[in-house]
Formats: sequence, C-alpha cells, structure tokens
Amino acid sequence: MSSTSSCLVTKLSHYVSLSQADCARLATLEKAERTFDAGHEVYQGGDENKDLYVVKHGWAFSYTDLPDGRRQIVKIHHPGDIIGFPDVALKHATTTLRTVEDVCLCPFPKSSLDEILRESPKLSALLLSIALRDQVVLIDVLRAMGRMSAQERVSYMLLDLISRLRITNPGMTDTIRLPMTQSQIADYLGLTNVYISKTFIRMEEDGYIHRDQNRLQILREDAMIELTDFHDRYADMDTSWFPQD
Amino acid sequence: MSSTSSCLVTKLSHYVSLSQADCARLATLEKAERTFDAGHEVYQGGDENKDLYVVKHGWAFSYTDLPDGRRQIVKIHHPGDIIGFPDVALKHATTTLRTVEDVCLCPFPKSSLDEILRESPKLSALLLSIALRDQVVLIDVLRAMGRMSAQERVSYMLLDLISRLRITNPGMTDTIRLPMTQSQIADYLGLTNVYISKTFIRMEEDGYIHRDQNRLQILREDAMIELTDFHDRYADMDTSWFPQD
DNA sequence: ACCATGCTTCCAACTGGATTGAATTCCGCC
DNA sequence: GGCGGAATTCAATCCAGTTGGAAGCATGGT
Repeated sequence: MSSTSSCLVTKLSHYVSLSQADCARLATLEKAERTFDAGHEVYQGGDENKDLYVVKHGWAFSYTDLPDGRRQIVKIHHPGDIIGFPDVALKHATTTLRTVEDVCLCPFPKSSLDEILRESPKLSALLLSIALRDQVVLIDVLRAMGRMSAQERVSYMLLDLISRLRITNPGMTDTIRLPMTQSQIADYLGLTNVYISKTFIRMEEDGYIHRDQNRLQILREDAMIELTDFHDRYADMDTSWFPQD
Repeated sequence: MSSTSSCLVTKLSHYVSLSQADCARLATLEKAERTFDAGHEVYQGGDENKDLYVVKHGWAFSYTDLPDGRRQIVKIHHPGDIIGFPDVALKHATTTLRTVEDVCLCPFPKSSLDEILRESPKLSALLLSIALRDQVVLIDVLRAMGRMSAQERVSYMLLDLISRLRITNPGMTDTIRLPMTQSQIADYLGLTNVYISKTFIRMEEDGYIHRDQNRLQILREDAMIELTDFHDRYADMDTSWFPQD
C-alpha cells in the first residue's frame, strides 16, 4: 500500500483498469481519515446514515442485536472495504459498526455516489457489480448458516477470509492473522463461543489448522474446500458487459 | 396490472417517478416471454448466465445444493422481481431456478444493463439501490437463520412475504396465498419439513395464524413483528441522493 | 511482582430441533 | 366416485449444540 495508491483503488483496479479521472474520483473518497481504538462503536443501527467509510487499516465488523441480546455479526471488514454500502438504500443504518482492533477509516458522504453515477458509467457498473457480488457472498454465508455443521461453518469462514485477504495481499500464503475473539466468531457463524472453542480444538487435532497466538495456519485447504464446496467469489468477476469509457 | 404498465414498472415506480424514456427502456426488458410448468427447473447453478428474468406471474425460487444433497433455498421470487440479478457480477449462475407453480417469465440479456448505465443515471441509481436493499434483506434473513428459533423464523418469513406482496398489491389485507410446500419452506428457513409442520400447528393453536388450503391468514401481525423485531425494508427506500434526469 | 481483566478451555446437564418410518389427509385426474 | 401420488401429520428416539459455572492463561497496567 504505497501512499499514492489507496487500498480502495488497489482493490477495485484488481477487477478492471481504471482511467486517471476515475482513480482521482476514488482518491477524493479517501481524503479525510479518522482513527478509532479497538472495540470502539463507530455508529449504531438506527442512526441516520450520511456517511460511508473506506477501511484504511485494521479490522471491524457490522452486527445487529435482537431485543433480548442475541447478536448476529453480519460482515467482517478489511482494509479496502467500503463499510455501510447496503445502508445507502435506506434512510437509517441497519447495523452497528464496531472495531476489532485499532482502525483507520476514511468517511465520505453518500452523496458522492451521485457524481459517480452521473459521470462514470464504468465506475457505476463496478459499484453495481460489487453490490451484486456481495449479495452472492451473503448467499454463500446463508447456505453455510442454514445447512452446515459447526466444523463446516468454521472452515467456510476461514476460506472466505483468506480469499478476501489474498486480493489485496497477493503474497499471502496459508497463514492469516485472526484478531477476532471466539465469541465474535460465534456471533458471526450463529454458534456459541464454547462450541467454537471445541471445534477449533477438534480441527487442530485433525490436522486441518494450526494455531499460534492469534495467527492461524490453514494446513489442508483443499480438504476444507471440498468439505464446504467452497467457491471463491472474489477472484473472478464478469466485467465483459461493462460500458467502456 | 394493466397491459400497458408492466409489473416491473409498477414495482420500480413505487420508489421514484420514472421518465417516459426510462419506462420505455424498462418495457423493452419485458418484450419476450416464456411460460413454465410448476416444478420446472429453468436454469442450473454453473450454467453460463447470459439472461436475467422478470417475473410476470407465478412464484419461483432460487436454491443451492450441497454435494451431499442438503438444500438451501435462497430467494423466493414474486411477480415484478428481477431474477438472477446477483449473478450478473459473475460469469456463471450460482443458484438453480425452479418454479413453484405455473409461471411466466420475461428473459432479457444482461447486456441490456450496459445501456441503462450509459444513458440513465437515475435508473442506474435505482438498480444500485435495489441491489443494496436486497443485501439488507439478505442480512435480515441471515440474522433470522443465525439467531432465531423455529417459530421466530417462520414468523419472520411470513412478515417478509406479506410486506413484499403489499408493494404490488396495495389492496392486500392479512391473508396470503402460500403455494410452497412445507419442505420448501424448511429449505428456505434451514429447518426440516417435520418441524415446519409442528411449528405451523403450534402457531395456529396459539392464534398467530389461521390456515385454509394454501391460504394463510396472519391474525396477530403486531405480536409477530414484536417477536422478530421486524423491519419493513420494502416500503421506504432513500432516493434523496439520486441524480435527477 | 502483582493484581485486574478478558479470553479460552473444560465439565456436566440439558434441550430444540433432527431423524425415521408409518399413518393419514389432500388433491388432481381419469 | 374412486385411484395414485404428493403433502402433511404423528410418534419415538437421538444428537449437535446450548447453558452456566468454574478453572486455567495471557496480557497489560501500576
């Protein structure tokens, strides 16, 4: 991540070559920046949502609570991600945003999208594609939650994480830093912290993974792909139908 | 549904007033039409996806299977819906489409989107908003699957269905036609047909619903909204930031 | 060095929903 | 009106994951 090219540009130009003008348009989105401590709540579900955020560094996640306290983490955000995109369709934020660790975010007003849609059909197509691709990913998560066992869900989550991280870090091997607590993982996968613990231990015994501090090594990626019928939705998008500039 | 205004136009102009030109653009999407028998498989996951479909009448659903046969229904389609939208981002269809009953669909090539993005910023914004709104809905489903009991999930599903149907049928009261089998409902909610049966019976005993043939009356909508902390994502979209024509 | 705090692991009892198979009802169709 | 296949219901049993509590481990702050 050099200082001249932002995470966002890195991520987006992975899919399609962007004109100078489009790069400039994106760069303005990352002008401002704010930092937050670990565990900080950036905004709450129900707040009026005027801003989107680009993640510069650090992990964060969006979640919703049921009135009785049950919690569902809905999306884990990494550097280069756009946070709050789905809420653009509505007047109020539907989820709460919390940082996992110390984080740097670049807020930009949702009205910036207006300009993009008016001036750059190509960037519009890319934004639309990303929104649609994220739907496919949510559908994959849904499938995992609806029909998979605990071990399958954990495997799916790890495969998904590593696929996403590989886009912005092409040098990545089989080891990821996993700064989330087991309770957070449980809230993401619809399980309990106790059972996540048990499942991790079993997977380590069975040689699927190896853990050391908060680093996690995936030892049998192929077996896990087979187990979960995993498809990488990040590597290949179809940009063939995009309007040319 | 008069012959001059399509379901799609009805649905979309619920959110924003469309110019003549935009209406015409949408109308061309519904030029062709094909009918399918109940239970027919229209396309399969993995197929190359060149077409999208607008539903003219009848219900259908999209689903994925795991290799061992477990099934997850991912989305239920009603008249006016655009089918296959998420797959636009990818080269191949990620789900299989099956009809619930006799259905009439209007196929149109995904390259039609190119024209919309180039020529109508407003329609582009609307398509983007719908994609994003659908993400929010998927997130709601995810929350239900991850953290809700069987009865809560069934309640959520019924509330979601009736909210969606009310958009195109403003005259709707508290009774809906539910042509899906209990096995299909189970595959949608991540449960089993047996437990769906039991849950329906309990909910009828407890006075939440009343069933008669395949018609279902919602007796205590408020209680069910409270139970599931339900939010209608269909009634209010934020169109304030849209580009004007 | 010490405590405070938050995370992970362990244990044992419990339960919501799964599973299986058989019985029944429903419904379209000849 | 009666037949056949699908959908639903019923009953018995089982199990993956929950619950709550307590014990171990890190980590950092003072």
